[in-house]
Amino acid sequence: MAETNAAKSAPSPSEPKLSWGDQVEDAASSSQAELNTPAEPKRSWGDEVEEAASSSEPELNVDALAISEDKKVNKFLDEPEDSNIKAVTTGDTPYSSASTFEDLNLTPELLKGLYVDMKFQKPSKIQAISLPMILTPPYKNLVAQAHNGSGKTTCFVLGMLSRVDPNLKAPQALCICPTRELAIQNLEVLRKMGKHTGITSECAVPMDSTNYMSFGKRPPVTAQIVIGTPGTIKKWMSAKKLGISSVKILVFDEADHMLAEDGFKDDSLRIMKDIQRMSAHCQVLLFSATFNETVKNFVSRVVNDHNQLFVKKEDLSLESVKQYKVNCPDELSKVLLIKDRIFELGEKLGQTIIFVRTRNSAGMLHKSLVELGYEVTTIQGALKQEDRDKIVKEFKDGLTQVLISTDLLARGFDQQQVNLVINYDLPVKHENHSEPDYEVYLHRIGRAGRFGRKGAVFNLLMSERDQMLMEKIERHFNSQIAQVASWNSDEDFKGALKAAGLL
DNA sequence: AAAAAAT
Repeated sequence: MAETNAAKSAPSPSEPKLSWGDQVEDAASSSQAELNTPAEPKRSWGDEVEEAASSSEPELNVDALAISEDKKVNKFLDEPEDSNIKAVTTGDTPYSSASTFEDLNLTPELLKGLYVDMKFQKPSKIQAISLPMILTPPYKNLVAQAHNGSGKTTCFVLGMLSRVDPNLKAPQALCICPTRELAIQNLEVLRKMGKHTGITSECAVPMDSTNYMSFGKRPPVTAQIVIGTPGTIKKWMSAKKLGISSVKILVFDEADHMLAEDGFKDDSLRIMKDIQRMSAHCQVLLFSATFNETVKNFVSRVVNDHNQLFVKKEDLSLESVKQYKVNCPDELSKVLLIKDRIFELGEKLGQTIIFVRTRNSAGMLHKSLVELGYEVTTIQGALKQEDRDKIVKEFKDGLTQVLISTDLLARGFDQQQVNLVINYDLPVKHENHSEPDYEVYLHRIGRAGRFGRKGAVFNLLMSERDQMLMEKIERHFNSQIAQVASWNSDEDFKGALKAAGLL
C-alpha cells in the first residue's frame, strides 16, 4: 500500500466515516482492515458520481507514492498545527519531503526573500510535502488541504514565484481568491517573498474610486503574476486585457469555496477552462483548510490526474485554540458580555474579531457598542472599497483592537495578533438555518491561533436552536467544547482565558 | 431572512 501517513497518525480501525483517502484506496483495492467492512456500502451520496469518475478517469496508481519516511519527515512531528497530513500521489513521479528550503533548488534571490524578508527558517510540514510536488516536473495538479495558519499561502506563492520565467514579460501565474481582502493580502506576501527576484505582479480586484482608470484606456497586463478576484479576472480576460496564453500555473485559494455551488463555481470553471484551452499543460493548484465531501468529489472530476494532500475532519480543529460556549439569556446579554468581558479582559490580550451573520447585524452591534462608549470598527461587503481597505489596514497596523465582521473575513485573513474570536452568531447554512456551516465555523476559529499561537473562541448561544447547532458542530468535529458557566462572571472568563493559555 | 464578486 503506497499511501503514507506522513506523520504519526495512528490508524483508526473503528473510524466509521468515509474520508477523503478512502475513495482513492477503493480504486487501488486497498487491503486495509478498516475498508473491508463487508456490509457497509460506504457511500452516502449516490453512485452516479462514482460511475462517472471511474469511467472517465484513469485509475489512480498509488504505488509510486514516495513521501520518504526518514528522519527528514520526523523533524516535523512535533508541530501540532500540521500533524496528520496524508499524501496520495498518482503516476510514477517520486517525491521526497523537503526538510530545508535549499532542498527545493530555489534561486538565491528567492531564498533571500524567505530567510531575510519572511524570516522563515525551515518549511512547515505542508510546505515540506507540497512544494516538491508543485516544483517537480511534470508539474502535476495538486489538491491540498492543510490546517488553518499552517502556511498554505507560502506553498502556492513560492510555487508561482519559482515557476515563472523572469525573462518572459507576460502573465504566467494566476491566483484566484474569494475576496478582495484576501487577494490583496496574498499579493503582499508574494511581493515581500519575491522582493529580490524582479518578478512583476498585479492585483486584479475592483478598483476603488480614487484609483479609477477608464477600463478601455487600460493597457494590457504585462505583470508576470496576477492575483485577484473572479469577477475582475474574468472581465480582464474577456476584454483581452489579460493574456492567458503563457499561463502555466493557476492557483485557487480557498478552493473548496471557489468550486462550491453557492460559491464561485461557475466563474472558476470558466476561468479554468479558458486557460486550459489556451495552454493545455497549465498546472492547477487547489488549496484550502476545508473540503467537504461534495466539493471533494467534484474536485476529483474537474482536476484530472492530481496529487492530493488531505486531513481528516476530526483532526482539523487547532489544538492551540481553545473553544468555549456561553449561554446568553438574550440579545442584550450578548452585547454586555462583549462590553464587560471582551473589552475589559480580552483587549489586553491582543486583537479580537467578532463574527456576525448579516451585514445588518454587524451594523446594529457596532452601533450598540459605540453607544456604550467603546471603540470598535466593522467590515462588511457593502462598504465602499476604500473604506474596507482602510479598516483592514488600521486593524493590521494594530490601531484598532476589536473588529466586527461578516464572513467576509472568515477565510484566509491572517493577522497574528488575533487571539480571540467571538461567534456572536453561529455560522449556518444559507438554505437551512438549522444546519451549521461546518466549513465556515472552522475557518472562523482559524483566524485565531495563526501558526501555532494560542487562542480562544467564544460561541455565544442564545436559543434552543443555537444549542442544537453547537451540538452538531461538536459531533461533526468530534470535539467537546467547554462551557463557560455564567455569561456575566468575570471569574469564569478569566478561568477560560487562563485555560487557553492567554492569561 | 447570506456573504462574497461584479454586471
